[in-house]
Amino acid sequence: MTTEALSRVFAALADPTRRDMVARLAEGDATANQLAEPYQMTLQAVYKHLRVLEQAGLVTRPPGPQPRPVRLEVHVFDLMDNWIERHRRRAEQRYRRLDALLAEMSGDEA
Amino acid sequence: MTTEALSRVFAALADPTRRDMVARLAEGDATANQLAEPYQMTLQAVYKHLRVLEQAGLVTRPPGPQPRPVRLEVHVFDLMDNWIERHRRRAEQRYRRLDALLAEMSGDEA
DNA sequence: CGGCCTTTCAACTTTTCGGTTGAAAGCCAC
DNA sequence: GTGGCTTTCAACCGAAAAGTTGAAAGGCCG
Repeated sequence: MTTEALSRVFAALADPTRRDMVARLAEGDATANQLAEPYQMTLQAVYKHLRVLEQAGLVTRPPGPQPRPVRLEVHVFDLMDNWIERHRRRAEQRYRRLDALLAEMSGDEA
Repeated sequence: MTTEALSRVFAALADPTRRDMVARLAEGDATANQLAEPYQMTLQAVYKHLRVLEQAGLVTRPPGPQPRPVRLEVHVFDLMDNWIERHRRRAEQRYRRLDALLAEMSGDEA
């Protein structure tokens, strides 16, 4: 279900800590420890956040040697983009139609 | 704080009912009753959702005669767009740099 | 193998969220 | 001004979220 995926992505980004993690991962991969460093919260809490981001598809953790890197998966942004742009466009179209209608009416008046 | 505003917008859109409301409002204004019609939930619950959308700035309810219309405020989408695009761009830049580096290295090899 | 670092599991607490019920205002029209 | 819509307020409930502690695996290197 796309709608559940969308809910998970939006919910994941609704948390400022997770948003900060994503922002930092946009600059480059990082280990869980590096990610945790700026926050004063347990390492376990950071892993929990990572699991949320992972299940939202925003992040992967490629297998390999022990301190596994966390990698941002940008293509998930497209999901949000699509949703946002679709409705933005629809609403703006409505505005344009309304403007046109108003213009026509004032033209008739003149 | 912009970060709180962002949290509120993302959190508001993390709920499928609220997302559906926004989608329908993109087609045109509606009253609370009209909005509530498709869902089997109390009218009060709908008003609660509207309050969340309102506090996220996604929706306004212009004053006037009693069945007050709910109006979508598209410009709030820009907030999300900015955030998303900024980090998407940064990550994609990284990818490009990485590609260039790899190309350079394989060029050195040849 | 042993030990250390990384990662996960589990249980518990506190808040927040989505929803309900019930009641109270507000406002509009007749 | 009373009656019927719309809107809000308040208290409550169950479930989920964010964080903690404590413990257990997993994996890597000397």
